[in-house]
Amino acid sequence: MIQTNCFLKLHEIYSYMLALKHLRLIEALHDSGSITRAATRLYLTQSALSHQLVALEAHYGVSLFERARPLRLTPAGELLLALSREIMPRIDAAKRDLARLAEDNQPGKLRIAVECHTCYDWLMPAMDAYRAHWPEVEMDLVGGFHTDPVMLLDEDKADLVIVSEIGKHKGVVFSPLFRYEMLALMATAHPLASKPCLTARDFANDTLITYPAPDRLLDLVRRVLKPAGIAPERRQAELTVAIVQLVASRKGLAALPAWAVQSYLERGYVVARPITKRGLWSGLYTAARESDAVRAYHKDFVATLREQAFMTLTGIEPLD
Amino acid sequence: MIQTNCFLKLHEIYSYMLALKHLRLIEALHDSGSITRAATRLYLTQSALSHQLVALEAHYGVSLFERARPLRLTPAGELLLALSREIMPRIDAAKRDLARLAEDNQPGKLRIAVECHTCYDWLMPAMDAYRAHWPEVEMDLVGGFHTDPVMLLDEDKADLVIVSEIGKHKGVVFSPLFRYEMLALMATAHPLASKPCLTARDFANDTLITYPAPDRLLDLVRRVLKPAGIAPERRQAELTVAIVQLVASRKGLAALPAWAVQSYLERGYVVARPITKRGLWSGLYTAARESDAVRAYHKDFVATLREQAFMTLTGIEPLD
DNA sequence: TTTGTATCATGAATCATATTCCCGCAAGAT
DNA sequence: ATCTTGCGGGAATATGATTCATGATACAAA
Repeated sequence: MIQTNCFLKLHEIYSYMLALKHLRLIEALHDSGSITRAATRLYLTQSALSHQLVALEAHYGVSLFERARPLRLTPAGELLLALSREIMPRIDAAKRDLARLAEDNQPGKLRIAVECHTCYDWLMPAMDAYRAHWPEVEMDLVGGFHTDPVMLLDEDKADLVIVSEIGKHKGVVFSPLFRYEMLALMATAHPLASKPCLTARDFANDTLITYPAPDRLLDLVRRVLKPAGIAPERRQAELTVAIVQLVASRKGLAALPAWAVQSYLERGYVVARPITKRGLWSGLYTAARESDAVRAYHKDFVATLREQAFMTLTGIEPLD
Repeated sequence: MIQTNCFLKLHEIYSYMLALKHLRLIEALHDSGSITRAATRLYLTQSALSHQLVALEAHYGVSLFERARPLRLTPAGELLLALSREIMPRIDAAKRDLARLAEDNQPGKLRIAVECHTCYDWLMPAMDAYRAHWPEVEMDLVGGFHTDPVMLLDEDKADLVIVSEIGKHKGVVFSPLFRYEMLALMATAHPLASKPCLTARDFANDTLITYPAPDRLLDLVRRVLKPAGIAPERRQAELTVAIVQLVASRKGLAALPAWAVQSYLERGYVVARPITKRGLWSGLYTAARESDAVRAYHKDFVATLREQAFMTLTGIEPLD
């Protein structure tokens, strides 16, 4: 027998059935177009978001989006999306202000070192976006190739370096950015273009064109050619566009990140093929001194980096 | 031995360490001037808010308010207060819109009945505040005295009644508004004014001036005089101001809510004394049909009622 | 000074809720 | 058909928020 409570529970009015996480959820859902993708973006599982959604929808008795592809928000969903777009920037700004107050306005410093020039492609828009939120943080780029860029942290010559591998350095913390596929580049009429994917052997009889970097940093060499005992003729070029030009001129093959050559492929300058059947995937990480990494301006930079990368680049995947 | 994690936890960026509850907390703290009072206002314990506060302060490494009376917010606290003032109205509005969408825009109806005329004092500002948020809800006042106003609900002549006692009616739910003290009113030079408080006996030799209501609704009669077997001479007046005028003119004594006579006391028209040593406290509740009470527009009205009462009236206490 | 009252802080226990894990189902894609 | 992928939902787990019980502190009154 159900005993109907004779009291109206007023504290429900203050219940947080509509919470900030719900707004982020709607926004991620709208931006990414699927619960699963929204989940990885929010560092949660698909199931978690599914539960959040049904709870929210049940509480207000409305459906928020149509379960069909392409995913479309209902009017109620649009309402929350608009709310989120309006409010979240204010919340985030307040968090930054709070962090600034807490650290007594002592400004941060970000001297950034990159292992490979290609990274500038997405680093620039990210730095621009970041500058808008943290104008007082002094940003600088540390130029040149470095044998071990993580050392730059110890030597206090850089505050954040972008690396392709995580190591175990004392006092240094890493953060995954994204993973991407290395594609083999060849001239449009190249005989290998008929193969769906290339193997180590395919590189044996052609010149390999690379950045001027030690083999340790060239994923193709380190993870594919060297294990197979294949050492093709080599040639170096500083800039991505130069490498692509050499490949198009039939001077040899190259292996570059998919996102770096996307535009050249679209214009048909060269063709690209996966390396090995499953593809050659690499990752990018940030590394920083732990003492810096805990600070808000720093975390926010890494987050911006990730966010901007996913917005700017195509064909990259979440990492870790 | 502590193993320092070599990864930067990025999902902390999306952590809800700054949540809506924190904004409500700051606002309640600022408005009420003490953690304890803020707690009752938010239907939580003092301890809960204290924990929330230290967690928030620890997370950002700032203090939010000075632990001294009068309570004063620090710059960080002011920051959050400003954020709250800006954002919470938008959140609340969105909740209402969501509720409207869910109920397919079928507008609500609020025919309100009150047991005692005095209630209009705080009912009016509350209704005004509510109208701004729910313009489509048709509000009406059900006039006249009623022997059992809860019956008006069954008879579908009212949708919400304000009563001084909760009963057990099928399909009717109650919600506590606030409790208040009934004060004995007397002329400034009245001999009883020398006593710190009045007892039942003190009413025996004077005329008692009341509203034209059945004894059942007059707390002084029902809970003090009748149990003591004291039945003074009686006289009635419709309006609070008229009762006060009669008392000032030495026509007798009266018992009225503290908040109803506050302004007259300040101007020295009459004097007031507690009734019995611990004072005579009464409560006010809303009653409504359960089917109505679950709907958002209705809950919101009750919440507004409470809120406005605490903002408008002095000397009232949370109830239940 | 003492006593009482009110407020806040704090640790432990409890309770509530959010998230994950795991599986089934349905809808394309192969 | 047979995979693959994404979603929903139950049960278990992890995380967290709230309360309870208590002690410390400040202030007012005795």
